[in-house]
Amino acid sequence: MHGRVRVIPESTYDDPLVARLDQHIELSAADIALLGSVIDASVTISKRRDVVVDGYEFRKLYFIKDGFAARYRLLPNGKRQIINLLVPGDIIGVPSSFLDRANFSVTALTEMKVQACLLDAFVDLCYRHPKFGLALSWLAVEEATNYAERIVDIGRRTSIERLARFLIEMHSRLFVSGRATADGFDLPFSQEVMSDALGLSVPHLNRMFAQLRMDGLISLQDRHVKFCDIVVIQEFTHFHPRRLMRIPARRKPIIEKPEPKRPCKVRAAR
Amino acid sequence: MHGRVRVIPESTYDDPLVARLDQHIELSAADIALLGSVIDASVTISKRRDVVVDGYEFRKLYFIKDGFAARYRLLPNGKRQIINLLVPGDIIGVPSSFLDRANFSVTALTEMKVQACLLDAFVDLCYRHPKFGLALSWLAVEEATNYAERIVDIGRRTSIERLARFLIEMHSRLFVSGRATADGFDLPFSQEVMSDALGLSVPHLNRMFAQLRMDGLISLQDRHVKFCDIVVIQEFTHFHPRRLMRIPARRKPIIEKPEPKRPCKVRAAR
DNA sequence: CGTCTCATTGAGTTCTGTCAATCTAAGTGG
DNA sequence: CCACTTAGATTGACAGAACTCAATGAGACG
Repeated sequence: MHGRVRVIPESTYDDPLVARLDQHIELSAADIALLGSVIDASVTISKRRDVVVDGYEFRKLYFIKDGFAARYRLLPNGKRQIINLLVPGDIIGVPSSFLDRANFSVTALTEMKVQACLLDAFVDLCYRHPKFGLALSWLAVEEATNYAERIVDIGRRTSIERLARFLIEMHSRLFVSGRATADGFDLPFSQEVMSDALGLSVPHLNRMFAQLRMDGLISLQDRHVKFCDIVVIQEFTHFHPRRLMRIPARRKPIIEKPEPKRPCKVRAAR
Repeated sequence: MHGRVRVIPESTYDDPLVARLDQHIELSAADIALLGSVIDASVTISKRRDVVVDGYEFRKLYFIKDGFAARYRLLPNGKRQIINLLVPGDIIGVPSSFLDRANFSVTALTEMKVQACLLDAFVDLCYRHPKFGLALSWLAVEEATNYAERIVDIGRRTSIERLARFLIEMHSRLFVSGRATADGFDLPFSQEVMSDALGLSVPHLNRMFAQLRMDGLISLQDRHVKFCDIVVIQEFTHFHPRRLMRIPARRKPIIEKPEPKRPCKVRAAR
């Protein structure tokens, strides 16, 4: 593909699972070994393949090493809404794997490479090592937070703001894994995909792209997005990313089981 | 208020935290006692009070015993998007408490009664008893799932479908805590609140209400919603709730540390 | 050289928001 | 008890946003 930029910084872990959890909690060498033990296999998924299918059970976690995917719902009227787009470092299986039957599908937009583990194996690990249960909570909270942002975007922002924010956000996400430069990146998605993510029609999305160019905010050439002035567009979109707190370390485990504590005051109330 | 129905079934726990976790995992008497020990206090919040404020740190979990709230974001242009509406049994603090600074506000739409605990205390409990870490994960996943449904609603459903689905969903949520009858319920929300939740304007929401009545799907009188035929409206909205799986029980804890396992195949790949 | 996917553009229509006015019920203070 | 205020629901007229349908390009690929 023309213009593809791919700068993998040396600091990036080769292991997407470890890299992701490392953002939330301290991981010792022993922890990393434990994580390795629950990883089942390295799997390659071909383009256009549905990894998770709405209505069917899925009980795995896939940590994306390479490639792109979309979590989506297909409606009876044929329309599609993409919940979110998945890039390297993201996880397939949260929240799908936690439901009796998945309520969304996940489809590979490109060929993908993932690390796979069984949900049961991960849950088992959480029982043995509570820090991983907390890490899982943090991952799920992160997912919820991202979805909430999308609700605000689609519900109350103009279509051009939505698109501009989408581009800024995608740039920031791709930059983390070295798939973007300081002021631009190659869009891995077609306009159809983006319009389904933003709740717009393809022609309208296209017009909004044209307008962003007209307004001198971006340039676009063969799917390569370049921000003319990244500060200007950040202000235009009111882009203020919020970060999750890190998981508090375990307090000194006082012998093993003190449990004297004060009684629950709540029962008395009411 | 006219027509208010309030039937609390005997099976409902008085303790919203226990009731909520019980949906996801087996709780022994000892577990329930543990939960009691992390509850700090029973708190009353007055109407219109902002419990969580966008941009400020919040590090608590509030389990709603009574009353209604809205999680929302206010945009620079003055528009408001409600992420979700909170009813008794819901939790304030997921995801807000997990961020450096909250990225949404939560406001009390009515006077509320909540059980409060500090996030640190709950995290500490998770370290000591891993099942609660898993329970926390499940709560966060549930939150993410609900948000995802809202994305689909706002992104790709017509305004009348959105409203109809909102009513059906709210009925089902209120029914759980005995705040609805088999075919109707009292709406605890103004049309302004509902329009901000559904990403519509107040006049348009009002027109959609009128149309639902015209179409003979609901009747509405002093905020009391009655479904003329609940099956018909369920089909109209394609309402198919999906449930979370229950958290798998711990497997027999094999001595303590076997960890022989096979080595991680992933490292080899690539 | 077809075929396919994807991007782009135009014309017309529908949906939905904005603005403004009216109406009702519920308080509130005198 | 009444005039006044306020919150919320309702309605109408109008403008603008966004969709649908349809056609045209442009590049990739076999």
